[in-house]
Amino acid sequence: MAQEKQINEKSKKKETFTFFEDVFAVVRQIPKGRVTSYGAIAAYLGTKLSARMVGWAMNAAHQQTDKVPAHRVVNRNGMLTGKHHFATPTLMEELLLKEKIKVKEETIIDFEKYFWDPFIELGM
DNA sequence: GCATTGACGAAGG
DNA sequence: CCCTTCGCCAATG
Repeated sequence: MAQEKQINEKSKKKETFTFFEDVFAVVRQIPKGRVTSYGAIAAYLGTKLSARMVGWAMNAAHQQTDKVPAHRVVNRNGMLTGKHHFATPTLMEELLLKEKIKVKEETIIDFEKYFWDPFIELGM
């Protein structure tokens, strides 16, 4: 048959770009004074096993014109592992402090209290 | 084209 | 309780 125009040839290609956009969209919805984790975002996007990609997306967020509050995204331990990627190593800490979030030893105090769960907040 | 890395996370020793 | 290993997937060398 001439129907051998298989669509599964290479139909998946720009999915990564969508993934990045998705991450940005979620992060931008984080309200002030709240934080979330890479894993939470990844889980919300359905790729909880790929939390690393969320971090990678954040890296690309720097070149985004829109401001992405990456300082509100930390690892599941509440640790500011990404502070070294900001303009200055203290920027992330100060931004959080401005939102009344206390940081000690590169870790957010009462992380669970400030935790912003996309599953709950975004209506899921 | 293969090996290494990376802003994570869970599991195992 | 601390450290190591593995999985995940994409980018980079």
